[in-house]
Amino acid sequence: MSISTKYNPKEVEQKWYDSWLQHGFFHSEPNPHKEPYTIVIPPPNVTGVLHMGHMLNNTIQDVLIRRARMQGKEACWVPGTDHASIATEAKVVAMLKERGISKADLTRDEFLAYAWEWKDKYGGIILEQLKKLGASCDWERTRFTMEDDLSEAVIEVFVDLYRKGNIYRGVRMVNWDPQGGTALSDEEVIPKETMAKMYHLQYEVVEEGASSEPAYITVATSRPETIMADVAVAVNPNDKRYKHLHGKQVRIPLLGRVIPVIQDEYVSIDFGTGALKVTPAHDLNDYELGQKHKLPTIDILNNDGTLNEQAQLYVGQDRFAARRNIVKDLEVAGLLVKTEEYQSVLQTSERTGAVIEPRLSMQWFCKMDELARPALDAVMNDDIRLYPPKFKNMYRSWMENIRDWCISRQLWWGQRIPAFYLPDGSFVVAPNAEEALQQARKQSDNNNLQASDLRQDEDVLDTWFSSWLWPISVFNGFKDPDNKDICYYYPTNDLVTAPEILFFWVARMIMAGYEFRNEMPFRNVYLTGIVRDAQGRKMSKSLGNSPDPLDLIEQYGADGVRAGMLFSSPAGNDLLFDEKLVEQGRNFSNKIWNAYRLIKGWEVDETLPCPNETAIRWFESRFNEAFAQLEDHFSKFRISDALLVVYKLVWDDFCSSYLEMIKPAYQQPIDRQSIDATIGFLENVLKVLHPFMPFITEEIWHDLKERKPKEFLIIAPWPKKDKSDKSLVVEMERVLNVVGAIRNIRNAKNIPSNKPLDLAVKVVSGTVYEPFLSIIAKLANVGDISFVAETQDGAISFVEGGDEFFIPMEGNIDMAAERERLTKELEYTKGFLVSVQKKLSNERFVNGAPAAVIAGERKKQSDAEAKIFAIEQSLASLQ
RNA sequence: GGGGUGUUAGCUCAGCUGGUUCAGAGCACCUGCCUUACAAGCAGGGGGUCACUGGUUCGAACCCAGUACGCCCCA
Repeated sequence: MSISTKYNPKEVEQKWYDSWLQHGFFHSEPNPHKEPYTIVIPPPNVTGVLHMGHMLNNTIQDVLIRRARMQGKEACWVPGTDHASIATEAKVVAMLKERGISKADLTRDEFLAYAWEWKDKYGGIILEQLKKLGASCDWERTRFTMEDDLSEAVIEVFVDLYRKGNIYRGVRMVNWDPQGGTALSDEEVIPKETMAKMYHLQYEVVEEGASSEPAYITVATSRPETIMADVAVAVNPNDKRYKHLHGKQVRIPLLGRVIPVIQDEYVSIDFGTGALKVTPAHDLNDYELGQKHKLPTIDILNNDGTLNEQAQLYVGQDRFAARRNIVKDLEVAGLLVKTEEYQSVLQTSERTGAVIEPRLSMQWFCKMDELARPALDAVMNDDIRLYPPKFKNMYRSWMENIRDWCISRQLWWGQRIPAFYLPDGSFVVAPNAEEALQQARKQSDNNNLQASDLRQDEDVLDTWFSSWLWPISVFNGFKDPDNKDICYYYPTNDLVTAPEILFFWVARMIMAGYEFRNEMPFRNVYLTGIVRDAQGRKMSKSLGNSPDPLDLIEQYGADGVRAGMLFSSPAGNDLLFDEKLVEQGRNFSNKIWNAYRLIKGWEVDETLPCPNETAIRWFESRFNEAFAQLEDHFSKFRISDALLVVYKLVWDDFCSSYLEMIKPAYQQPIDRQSIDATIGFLENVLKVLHPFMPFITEEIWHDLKERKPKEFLIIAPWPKKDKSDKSLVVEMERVLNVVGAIRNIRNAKNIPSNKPLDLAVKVVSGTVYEPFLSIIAKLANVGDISFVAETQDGAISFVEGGDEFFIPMEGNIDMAAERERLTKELEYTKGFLVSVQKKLSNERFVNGAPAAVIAGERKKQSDAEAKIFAIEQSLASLQ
């Protein structure tokens, strides 16, 4: 035989992927005779490259879609990417820099031309990488959130929501990057642990009458340069130290402006000095405090992080320079009581590294309360199911406390907000400039208004404002709401994504589904865990602890990597990735490969009778049993468990047991019935393996026999549930235990495996061993098997299922050791019997427990009694 | 600070309705094997006070309460 003993994935993966593509197996069209099964991919960032999280996520989607396809459903997996405003702009800016061009020198249109150039050249690499993994996406349906149809949908939705009163402009605290000159979303902000200084400043209390000695209150702050923006000092109403200050006023140091002392339970008594300066324009918590107490806001910062005229002092200085200077001046004025170091978290920009400035600015918002209601209900009443369900609670708490969604971004790459400002500062919202002009003329009552008088909002919409429409927009559900695709594929079936974006994306898709199509976007949401390294650290570029997925595929094969990822990834739990898992996956590929080599190598002798009927009947039952478990796991999205069932079926039952049972002696032929049955079993095994390991299974499928032109495993029918002979499975389990016991004795006594042993059986249980004798003989290398009525002398014995087994030892038995072993087992069994008897003599147990449980206990009792009797006899024979 | 969730073998985790197989799996580990499909393998083996303390129950890894520690989300 010339086939390699090692499976070589490189030779087969590209071949089969190309072949599947050529045959159009990934492509789907609405088919009224078939049930649709649809997944939309969580669109990766167009600038992205494949990382371990994508691998896990997309492997799971591929497993689901491949199984559905084999089940005969019209399986459609829609791929695509999102335009990722911020990340892409950063890439484009970097590209321009290399060419010596600055973004500031370009018009918006020029910049966008470069952005498209970048996207066409480098964008979407990740989709090509997914092909290496074996992802069976319908590539003809690939979408991109910035393409025309999807952009139109975004604008249409914006206008629609605006007209319904769900979109408004307002001032809000945003993460401002003074260096980048834009607001950032929370996800683009990186917290960094740093040592910061806490400054204790004295605010003079304003006394009514003329008092000789001024009183002070000490306020702790890490940002002394913001005192010019203070509008109050807050204390906890329960703080006894400050009771006398309630209703009083204090003076800001250096500046002298008078501000009130307010009371709020928000202030923690033991942090700092228990007195908090309130600066609504420059701190989110202070902002909320300010809103609550109806305080004004004073913004002392410019876009670039320098102080403006509002500050009155240090105007024009950078915030950090101003901090240094004011600390000096406070010290000189004797108002700085002390400075202490403390550990704090500094928010920095992912893009520029600059320290983020919480800052009030005018932004566009989408109202959430009405949109959220149906989306909350759908999940709470299980119309949409989350796997694992523990995320329901998290989902609820978020949806019940939802805040309005800031949807504007100060960027160019994205859908530009369709708001048009009139010369008088008012604005209209319209899908295009022409309609905007019509509306503007009406609104201003000025028919002379020209298009050139209108100025479109400079900002673009948050990328999520595109992604939340994804399950609808990929099927053109906005442009053409009754088209064949959307009617057939929507609602989609399963969504597979990471819990981190449960709110940003999943919840919003659900809202959009109900708002724009009156229907859920998907029925099930499978939430994967985060891929971490073996030490539990999140994989990141800066730590350098993430392996390159393509290297792994190169090294272990796509099938090995897929299996490895799934071995340890229960839904919703983080996956501690270890290359060992992938190695295990590769080893599994090899095991399958070698089982195939064995079968492939057999010569058939048509004249031979079949000696393997029991083995064949057993494996058939065993397969059906495992298949039922597999289906059960799939129905509950236990993908990892599903793989493990198949893994054990293949490795333990098929390879270690079944093939060993039927394997002819070396270079002997096999009979027709056995080979046919075995090939049938292998085909079934390949089918259930295929979703997990598509390449090797397709390869063996085709190598195994001549196939018709369209007879591919990828579209072969998924097995059907079938009966299994439960008692046969149980009996075989007992037989395999006997085999194990004999092997154990062989090992313990150092008897070489090629030396046949004899076996005597004293049947007590009534079990009929005859059909299994040849199996025992083969697997345990037993020569002569005899049935006896009496306990055998001069033999090593063991008990299985109440029956006694003896292996004659021709007198060289260590009597003492045997006695010790048997005595130990006897004692254990007696102890076990006592506990069972105790239970059975407890009246309340006998009255209270279900009949089946009691019957079980009685069986335990009689089994134990039989075993004790047998061991005692053996012991007696050793005297 | 609020909410969620977890703690089972050296590691990662199952254990689904409290009761057949209740203490499991995979990996790792130990012993012996290059036995003609596979050393990326074969055969066998050891290993756990189910975090702790109480309670409910005939019966608890499982239900309840508290404690300790961990993680996640929100602020």
